[in-house]
Order: sequence, then C-alpha cells, then structure tokens
Amino acid sequence: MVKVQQDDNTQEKILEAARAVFLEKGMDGARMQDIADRAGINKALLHYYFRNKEKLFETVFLEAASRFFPRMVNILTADTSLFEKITRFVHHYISMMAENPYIPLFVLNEVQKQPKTFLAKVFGNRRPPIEELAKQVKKEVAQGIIKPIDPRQLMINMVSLCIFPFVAKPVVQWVLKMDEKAYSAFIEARKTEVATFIIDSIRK
Amino acid sequence: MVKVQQDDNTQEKILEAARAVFLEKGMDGARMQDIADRAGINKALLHYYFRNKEKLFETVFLEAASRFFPRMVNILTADTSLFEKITRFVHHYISMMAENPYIPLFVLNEVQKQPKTFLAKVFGNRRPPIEELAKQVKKEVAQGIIKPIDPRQLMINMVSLCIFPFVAKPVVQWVLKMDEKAYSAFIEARKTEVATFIIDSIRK
DNA sequence: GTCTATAACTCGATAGAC
DNA sequence: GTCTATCGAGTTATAGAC
Repeated sequence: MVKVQQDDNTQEKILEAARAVFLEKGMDGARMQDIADRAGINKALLHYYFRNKEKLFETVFLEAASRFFPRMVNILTADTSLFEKITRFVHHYISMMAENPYIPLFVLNEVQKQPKTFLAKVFGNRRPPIEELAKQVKKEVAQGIIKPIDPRQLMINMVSLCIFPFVAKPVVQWVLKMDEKAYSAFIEARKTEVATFIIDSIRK
Repeated sequence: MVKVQQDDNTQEKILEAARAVFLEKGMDGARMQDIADRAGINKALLHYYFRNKEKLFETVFLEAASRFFPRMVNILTADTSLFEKITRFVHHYISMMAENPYIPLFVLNEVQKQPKTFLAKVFGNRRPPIEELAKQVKKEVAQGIIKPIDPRQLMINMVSLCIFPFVAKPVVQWVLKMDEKAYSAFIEARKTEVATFIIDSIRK
C-alpha cells in the first residue's frame, strides 16, 4: 500500500531529523520547527506522528542510549583471557562511538538532568555484567598474571579512555590543532594505543 | 557605605544562584525566574545587575571554564621528571574537579554548542603548554626511560582518566551502586590509582 | 496523511513607582 | 537599588479544511 509506505518514510524522515537536531542542541535547545524543517514537513505533522516533544525526544534518547551502553555481554563473559577481553572491548567500543561521535555527550548530559528517570528506563533492572569481569580480575591478580588493582577502577579507566575523546571532541581538536581528518586518524590509532596502554599498565 | 555593601552582597547572591542553576540546567534549560527565586530577589533586579541572560551566563561560564582549564603551566614546565609531573598533574586535577563535580559536563556541553565562540574566549591566543610536555616525553623515550608512545595520546589519556568519572558521575554511581560517600572515597582513591596506572603503563 | 491558521502559554525583558 | 505589573517575541500544541 502506498499510504503505509508513505507513513513509514515520513516517520523515518522525522526520526532522522529529530536525531540530528536533538543530538546537536539537546532537549531544551531543540525546536520542533527545526525538526519539521529538516524533515521537510510542518509542525502539525510532527505532532500527528509523535504526540508531543517529550515523546519524540524519548524515542531519540532511548535509541542513543542503547548505542552508548552497548550489550558487551558477549565480550565480557566470554571464555577468554582478561587481556583478550580488554582488547576486544576497547576496539569495539571506540569503533561504535566513532560512528556517532555526538552520542556520548548527548546521553551523559540528559542523564545528568534526570538521572533517576532515564537510568531506570535505559537499564531497567539489569545492569552491565561487571561482576563477571571483577571476578576474573581478582582471579588473575591471585594467579600473579596482573598487578593488584581495584576492578572498579580498572573498569572506569577502560571506559574513560574510550569515551572521553568524544565527549571533549571540540576541545581535543582545538588543543591539538586537528581537522576532521586528523581527528579520525587519531581516534583510529587509539583503538590499539588504548588497549596496549591498559594492558601494559596491569601486566606484571 | 551601606549601599555599596548591599550591592556587593546582591551581586554575589545572584552569581551564586546563577552558578547553581546554570550548572544544573545549562544555558537553554535555565530560567531567569529560577535564578531570581534562588537568589531571593525578582527578575527585574537580575536585569539591573546583568543586562540580559546571555551576559549572566557568560560570566558564569567563563568562571567555570577557568576552573576546568586550570593553569598547569607551573607543573608541566617545571624542572622535574616526567613521572613526577604526571603524579602532580593527576592529583591536582582530580582534586580541583572533586570540588566542583558538575563543572566538566557543563563546560564541555556548552563548548560543544558554540565551539568557536567559547574556545576563543576561554583560551584567547595561548593554548596549554603541550609542546613542553611532548618534548620531555620524546626525550625520555629516546633515553630509554619510558616506552615509545605518541605524546598526544598520553596527554589525552591523562586528562580522560582524571575527568571522565565526573562527566559520567550519575552513571558511575548507578552502575557501581555508590552513594555520595562511596563515590567520594572512590574519587579520592583515584588520585593515586590513576597516577600509578599511567606510570606503570609507560615505564620500561 | 498533510496542510494552514491560530490558540495557549512560557519566558526574557522593560516601564515606571517607590 | 528594589519592587510590581506588563509587554512582546517565540514555542508547543491544537482545530479544522482538504
């Protein structure tokens, strides 16, 4: 049916426009008019598809959050060495963020404004599988494979090194005098740089 | 003079309220009414002291930015070993952020919305003294004191490890199930954890 | 489904009294 | 310096025609 196809196209056009505008301006700074213009429609039609600004925002936010908190269960609970897990995690995470560099700051910012509302919605009851990784860290410490370290500190270090360069993208580019191309190369290099940086730190 | 004293008190009350509201809600989310209420005055008086919202915001932002980009010249250009510099930098930076945990996300968020405007205003012509540190890194690599590493990557690693836990504060607390006290202890521990993490990574 | 027109409301800013 | 009252621009949301 043509109508259904139209419907899908319009809805997708709206979502695409909404993603762009919300990610750039945030919930408060975004304007329904801007989203409508970008989607090539008018404001009334926006409200026809999404009852109000909040609903539209929530759709965009939850999608972004699911990318920001990716399901790394496969990697983190696999039957491999800690070093292997770290390498895979870092490569995977940096690659995902490189595809959507504005997601981290957007998500962290909106979470900060309404932590309880959004964290509950994003995670539900299940949190990241940190216990698994913590156990393995403790085990490899006991085995003398790695130096003693608080597993929580290690995890935060891993995530910090992956995400921060995106959260601070404009500052990084300014301070290191990088254009877009140089920045991309810098990020690409980090995939291996960060992995070895972490492993070199904890290896005995 | 009583009037002058009143003036100072009111201005400071306004700034204190403005800091709280802007840091929590950002430029777009902040309301002049909220700032007035918090300062115990009315909107008209706000506009008497600061012509408009933009001026008031700029005052708050520049103050916050100066804390976020602290003058570390003393530390980074001192005549000490690289390890000494790293240790001092990390301790100093984490301590500063711990005093104002909401500054990093606030500053990074507003910078992202108007990079050119704000970066120029914050830094003027002078950028952080990264060349000095880069030279020292290259020197100590050549001397065989530390492993080969891109100085830019090392610097971004240092800053990432210091700042990210504040940018992601609510998420960190949620995932690691920390109340305020546990979070503070975690951050306090990071001052030495991060320093040794970095040094262990690059030491030969 | 999509549009135009407009209602309803929020918010920054100003006028003017004290 | 500080207040009350209000204006006017900008925004979300709805009514109603096609």
